[in-house]
Amino acid sequence: MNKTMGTLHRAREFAGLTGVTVRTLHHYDRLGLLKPSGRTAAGYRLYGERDFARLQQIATLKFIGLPLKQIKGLLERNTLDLAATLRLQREVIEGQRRRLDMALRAIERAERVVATGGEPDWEAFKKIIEVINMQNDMEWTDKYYSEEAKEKLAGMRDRIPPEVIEQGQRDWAELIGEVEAAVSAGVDPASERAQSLAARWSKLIGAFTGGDPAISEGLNKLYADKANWPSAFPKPYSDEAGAFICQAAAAHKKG
Amino acid sequence: MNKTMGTLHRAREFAGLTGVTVRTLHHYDRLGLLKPSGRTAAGYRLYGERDFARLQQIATLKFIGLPLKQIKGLLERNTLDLAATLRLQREVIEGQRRRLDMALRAIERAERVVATGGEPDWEAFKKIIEVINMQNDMEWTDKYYSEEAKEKLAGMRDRIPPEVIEQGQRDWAELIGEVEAAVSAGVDPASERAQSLAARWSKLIGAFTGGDPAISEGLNKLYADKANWPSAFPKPYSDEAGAFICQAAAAHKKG
DNA sequence: CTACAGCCTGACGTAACGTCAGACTCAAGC
DNA sequence: GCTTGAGTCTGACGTTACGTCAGGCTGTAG
Repeated sequence: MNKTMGTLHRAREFAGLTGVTVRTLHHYDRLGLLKPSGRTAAGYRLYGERDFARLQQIATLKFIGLPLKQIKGLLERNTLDLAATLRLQREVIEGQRRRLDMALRAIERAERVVATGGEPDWEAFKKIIEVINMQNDMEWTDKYYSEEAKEKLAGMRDRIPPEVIEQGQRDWAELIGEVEAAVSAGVDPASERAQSLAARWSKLIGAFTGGDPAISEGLNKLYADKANWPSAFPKPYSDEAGAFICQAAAAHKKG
Repeated sequence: MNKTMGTLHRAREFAGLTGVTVRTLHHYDRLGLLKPSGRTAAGYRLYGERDFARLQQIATLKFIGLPLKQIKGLLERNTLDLAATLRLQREVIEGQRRRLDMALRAIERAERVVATGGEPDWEAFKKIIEVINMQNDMEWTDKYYSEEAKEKLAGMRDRIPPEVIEQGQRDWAELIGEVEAAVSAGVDPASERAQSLAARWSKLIGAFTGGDPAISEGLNKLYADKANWPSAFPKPYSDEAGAFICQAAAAHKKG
């Protein structure tokens, strides 16, 4: 009658296979976040492969800093398939890795300064702490997007869960920050550094339109309206940054 | 009278400079973990550069998963200078990055399997979750090192704080795991992969002897006694793995 | 002189489990 | 057939690292 085929595992066993604790499984069960596929007559939890896939998704979403409560709602409304989960995981981990690379560069800068006996570079140190803390900010969107703008995204809301969108916004914030820095540093749009930024830019767009023309259209509509946004409303990136990326992309095509 | 020179900052300001919250500063103050260099007559906290350096160290040690309580004791007994802090930070972050790289490889493996419609690869998935959780294990040493072995390390205890040693043990565990895997996979000791492992091996040794001959001697003493360890006592790595690294190092010298 | 932003000290709240306690299950051994 | 030990269950309270008020000073800009 039931579709739960394949081997079923008891709590301890499943925990060992997935690298979490039994208590965590209990916890997720009570929260309704991960209910085991079955139970024995005696009430022992039995976990199957479907539970395994779900645990993967939970781990990923937890990694990007979402609280379990939100993860629950998210997975209720929107079950990702395995391929999408893996894509999301790669996205997230690559972002994390870039953050660590930035921290390493900041540390190296700081080390050079220390080695030459110079003054402490507060900016570099701050960057290190920021990366090291790496707490779930998530306030980026709340801060920068008013209700007004959120309404415009409503059309997309039905397709992509908002939490994932917000995570994307954080990725954007990070990338935009680097681009703005490159612009004010006078980096050549044809340079390798600029090319790398442009590549990430288009990749992020691709990740969030996901090949879906409807979403792509929604994005275009939103950004086409950029000129009409209230002036008090902070723009996500400067016109210079936008121009920079366009030039970099153009240079790429030429080269 | 006092040595606290340079600019002093009030809580909010200092928090902004370092990327933490005011509440965090209060918290650390109450714990005695980071007492501000001074106070105004009205009781306002004033933070200077010394506090900044200390906050750096706290952030680093927190990053490797130590609870604040242990960090406190650690910093009381053993204040690292800025250069050492930075070296430790780089060590730690590089380790983290390697872990992310492993996760990426695992994800790519999983993606290939999924793309070809194969069976889910439990091992790859487990690795992903492990890396993603990345919780403070720290039980590695407790599990693998009996009191007997710990006594032998007593001579080193006076020089390097035990928490840092334990973190090193975790790094070792990670590296050893990879070496053992390479051995059982029949990897050629002269291959690039083996060379990379050998390089990390010697680097880890360097990091923990730190150029200090006394520590180096302590290590030698401990491992020279490896043959005499009780047989029930699990060895940190197999003789095959040790031989593998020796061969790889030898191949490196020849090449 | 009065706002009002910023600081203080408790004190309670929270997230994601850890850690018992007390009772049940079950395959193995005597 | 009974015990034993490893594993499981459900509460329920503990813990870490803060978040979030509440109630009350401070200090400076208008």
